[in-house]
Amino acid sequence: MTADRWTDVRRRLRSRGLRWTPQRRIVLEVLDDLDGHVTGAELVESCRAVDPATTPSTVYRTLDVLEELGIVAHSHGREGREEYHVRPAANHGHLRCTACGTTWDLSEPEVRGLAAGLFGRRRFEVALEHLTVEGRCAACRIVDA
Amino acid sequence: MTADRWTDVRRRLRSRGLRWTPQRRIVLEVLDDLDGHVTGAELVESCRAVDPATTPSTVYRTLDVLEELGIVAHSHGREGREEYHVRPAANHGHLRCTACGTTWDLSEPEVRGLAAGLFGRRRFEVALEHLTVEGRCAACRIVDA
DNA sequence: ATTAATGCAAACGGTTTGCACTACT
DNA sequence: AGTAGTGCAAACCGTTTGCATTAAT
Repeated sequence: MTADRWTDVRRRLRSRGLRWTPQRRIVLEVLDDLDGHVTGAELVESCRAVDPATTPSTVYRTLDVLEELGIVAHSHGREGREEYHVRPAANHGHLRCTACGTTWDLSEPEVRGLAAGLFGRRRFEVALEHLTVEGRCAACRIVDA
Repeated sequence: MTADRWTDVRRRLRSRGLRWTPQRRIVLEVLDDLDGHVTGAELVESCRAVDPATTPSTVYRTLDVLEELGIVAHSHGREGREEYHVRPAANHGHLRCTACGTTWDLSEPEVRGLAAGLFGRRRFEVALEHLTVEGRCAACRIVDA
């Protein structure tokens, strides 16, 4: 059990000659807390709550490097904007209700049929981490009659 | 067989007290020619080829009204940008190769399994017209070894 | 004649960039 | 000491808005 959740990240940065800075730590911690589905602008906002001096450029640049290292990933969010999240052990897609905006994770088994079909018929390899399925959730279907 | 492909659109606009203008006609014709998957900015560009006087505001406002009438629809495109297309008779999703950018239509039967599963398990109703599945196509999978 | 639609120019919001300065290593 | 990273301010791009003018009905 390590004292710091991010020691591994720090090591990966260093091994590439990159650096572990307070700003990067804040971005990563905030992003992790938010538990995914956050746009760049929202992340800037949330980071300011922790450190009011947070700058957009730093946040976006941090997202870039962390994404390059595979620590952060993005998926397609509402209004066609990118949404970032700390990359989980297993890839997953997203299910979003267009009415209430709630999102759920979509696990590999749930998409296996679709992926298998597309691969079989078209030799197309689905990128689960970029899959966002939109529609209306159970609750909203009831509300809207 | 009508002389003009858009007489019906014209009628639908008029019935709501809206108007059929040369600009709207250009937007619709160009959008139809481009056969879907066009961002707003690209559409402005293409319209300028037909009429150099084309203005962004007019194009975007036209997309809004035509979408409200159900004549135009948008889906999630590359870089998380919205892509517009003239709405076809049958709803369809999209399949995009992230490597070469090519997109294919995804018909209802191809997604039926996924939709049925999500509805059965989660009572979630998939909006096919907003579904974009990303991944790598057969050709790009071969190229990348 | 009425009023919807246009064109312009300006504003907007999110993101990116150049550059001098700071600070991790 | 060396160089990656920061912060600022300005640029950028796609999109939206207010307003006076034009034109479809």
